[in-house]
Amino acid sequence: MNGRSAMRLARLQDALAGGGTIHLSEAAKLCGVSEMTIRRDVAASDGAMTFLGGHLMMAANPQFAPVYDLDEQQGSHYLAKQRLCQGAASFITEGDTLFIDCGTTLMPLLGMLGEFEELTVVTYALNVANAVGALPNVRLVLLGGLYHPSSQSFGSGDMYDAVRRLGINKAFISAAGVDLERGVSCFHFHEVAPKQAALDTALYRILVVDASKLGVVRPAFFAQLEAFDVVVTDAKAAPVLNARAGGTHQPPRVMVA
Amino acid sequence: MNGRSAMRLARLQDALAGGGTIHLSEAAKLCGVSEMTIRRDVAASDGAMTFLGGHLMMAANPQFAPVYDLDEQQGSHYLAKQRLCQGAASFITEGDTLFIDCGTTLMPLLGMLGEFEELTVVTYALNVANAVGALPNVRLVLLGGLYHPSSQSFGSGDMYDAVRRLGINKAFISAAGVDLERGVSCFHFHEVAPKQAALDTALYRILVVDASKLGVVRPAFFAQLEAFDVVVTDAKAAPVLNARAGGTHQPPRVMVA
DNA sequence: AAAAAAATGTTAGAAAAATAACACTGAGTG
DNA sequence: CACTCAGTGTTATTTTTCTAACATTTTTTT
Repeated sequence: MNGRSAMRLARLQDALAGGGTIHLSEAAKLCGVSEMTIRRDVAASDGAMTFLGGHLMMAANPQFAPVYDLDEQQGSHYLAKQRLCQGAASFITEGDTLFIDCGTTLMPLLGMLGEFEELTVVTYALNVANAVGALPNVRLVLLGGLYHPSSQSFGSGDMYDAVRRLGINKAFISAAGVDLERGVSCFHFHEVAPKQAALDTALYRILVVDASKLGVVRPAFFAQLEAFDVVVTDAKAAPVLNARAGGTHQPPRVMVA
Repeated sequence: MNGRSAMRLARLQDALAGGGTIHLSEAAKLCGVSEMTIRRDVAASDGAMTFLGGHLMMAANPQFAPVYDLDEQQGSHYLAKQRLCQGAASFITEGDTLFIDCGTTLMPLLGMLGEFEELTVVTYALNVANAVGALPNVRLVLLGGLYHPSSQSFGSGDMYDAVRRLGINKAFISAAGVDLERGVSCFHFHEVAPKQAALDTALYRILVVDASKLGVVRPAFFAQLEAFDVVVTDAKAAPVLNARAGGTHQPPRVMVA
């Protein structure tokens, strides 16, 4: 790679830094060279940019990452998630202020928000914010802080208070583990504060988990099962969750989606 | 469009709700139909999704929007911005904590951050956060709040205090208007608090503007020109800015990129 | 300035995607 | 039962993208 090639790559990379794509033909015009030269530049570079059907884009951008890979057989999981979210969505009513947790479980829910006139979504996850930010009918409140790439979410010391200051109708919480005795847990400790704040603030608390999380314990506990009003889950997990009874608190209603 | 077709479309749309793409072949497998049927579904739909080189994606996602259109001759503007940012980048040193303003002016700067070992970026703009979040060597602090789609940024009441709590080395500020007498201004009032906080907090304050902003006044003033240590600008604007002298405060140094 | 090397342009062919055409299926109907 | 027709699958054709080969131009070296 020579100097001019590097210059062109830098120019293109900067053009794409803010997101977006650029067609090969326009990249060529922009740099004043032939399309072939652009192809060669990109091919000889460090792989920061790639072509997708004649359009140049940042390779690292998670927006372009395939959402669904059959080889990893998330396929069966996906259908379940979509059905879970349909069940969860049935709790939403016009004008609600929703807290939406991080992770991938609740992603299908966001696609269902477009059918309402006006909603407000509170979240601390970047992927949720990007999806919601594109919806014209949904107001978005993002709780900021230090970014944690592992969960695509933000954490900060005053996250708890920040959530408490908001008027949240319904909290949609996901979890990495649900144990009847030990409680509900997730992977990352910075997720605990926002989840607990949402549970303490929201009028209605909805846990969305599939059967694969049942009996699993993860590093960070954030609540007992009784802290939720409803658990939206699948047919496989429902009987186990319903067996829970006779505690000091009212057990959550189990909804099979 | 029939019922089953609508079901498939909804399933795909939900799969893409959280951002990302899905290849035609995998979309076909996911829905259990042939690729041709998926094509027909999408073609007959409302245009919410499109194909780009065999990959299905949300059409509305700005991440997929062409960044650069020769017909609108942003080309000349773009080169200027890139050179401005190169000048601005020369102030960055290893380990810095940078405040990066919203807007498009500073976007090319983000592509130049990859060359450092370790940096921290503070921002209140979603597009900046997405670009920085993809950089493994840069820690990201996003200042949250209510999302303003017009500037792709967040605003909140305690934005000023939130910025003041951070140790910011260098603040890179953009502006929509610079007037020698009236001061520096932007379009949106919610941008004032974070900009002022960054100016009050940072050790070194860098204004990045091109000549087109000179003599322009926008609704929201946020600082006098003297609040900056350096103005990075182009050759056309430099002489006008240098004419400014003899005020009560030290005028900023003018750097021509 | 001539030769060599590198960079870029042009063209041709292979691969993939987009489109069109036609064939199959299965539910409903006279 | 034969017929229709919407829905879908299959195959063929066109278009576009990708890759390779070779020609031309520019830069560097001797």
